[in-house]
Amino acid sequence: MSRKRSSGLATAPLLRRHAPVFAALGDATRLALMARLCERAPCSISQLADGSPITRQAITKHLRVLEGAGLVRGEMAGRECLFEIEPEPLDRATEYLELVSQQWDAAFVRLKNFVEK
Amino acid sequence: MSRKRSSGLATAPLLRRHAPVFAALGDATRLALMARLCERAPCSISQLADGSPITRQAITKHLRVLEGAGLVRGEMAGRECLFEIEPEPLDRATEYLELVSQQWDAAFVRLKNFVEK
DNA sequence: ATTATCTGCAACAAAATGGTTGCGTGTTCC
DNA sequence: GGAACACGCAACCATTTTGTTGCAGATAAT
Repeated sequence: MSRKRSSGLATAPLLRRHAPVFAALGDATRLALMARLCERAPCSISQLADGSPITRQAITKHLRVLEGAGLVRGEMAGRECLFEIEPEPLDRATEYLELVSQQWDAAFVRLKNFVEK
Repeated sequence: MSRKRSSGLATAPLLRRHAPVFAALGDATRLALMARLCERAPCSISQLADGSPITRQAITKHLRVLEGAGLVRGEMAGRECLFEIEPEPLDRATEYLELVSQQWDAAFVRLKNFVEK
């Protein structure tokens, strides 16, 4: 049968796909931007920078990081740049986390059975 | 009624809880560690460092980061330190991502209705 | 036309990150 | 007891990240 023992969650392609997404989400400022963007649809950079303690340029950089991870998409509209959430990579990331969690649950059950044997 | 407009995904406590978890997952090496740990239950540091191109000390640092985010728990057993996945923060992170995604879907529908009105 | 906004670019500083090497200590095995 | 193994600690280095300031260009408003 030659069944694969591993479920292959640690393959290089998967890691390279998902790690940058998590890295982009792994900053309070950027996570806040995502949260704000998912509540009120397209927002300009200045709008997003408005209530913030940090500079507009810093916000811009964070937005570029999110955009680099594909989590967000910005489009020029006149003199302002409107940003929206891109839901797909978010869903992929969620799937991956669920997979890890399920995998661990299964391993845990196997371990428990082994110990209690 | 004074209904809250915002769903409150961007509150400081939520951000401070989840950002470190995503940050911990936001590195290919650490994500690989998580994947390996969810496949084969408790692993020592040396075991985890074995097939790796980087040093045992580097692996140790990464494990400490994961531990700091609560994603993993290490326990000394004799001369080796055995690590296990801690599933709870993983589930919390998944929930948060799902919430953001749902929130965005809802906002998107509202936006579409508004435009097509 | 002028002024006020919104953005981009570049240079820079400070701090965090990812990794190394070297050494010391406790534990297991023979 | 001695060798081999697994780990922790500390110093150190290179790179990336996070944030700043200053300035210039395009667009909108009056």
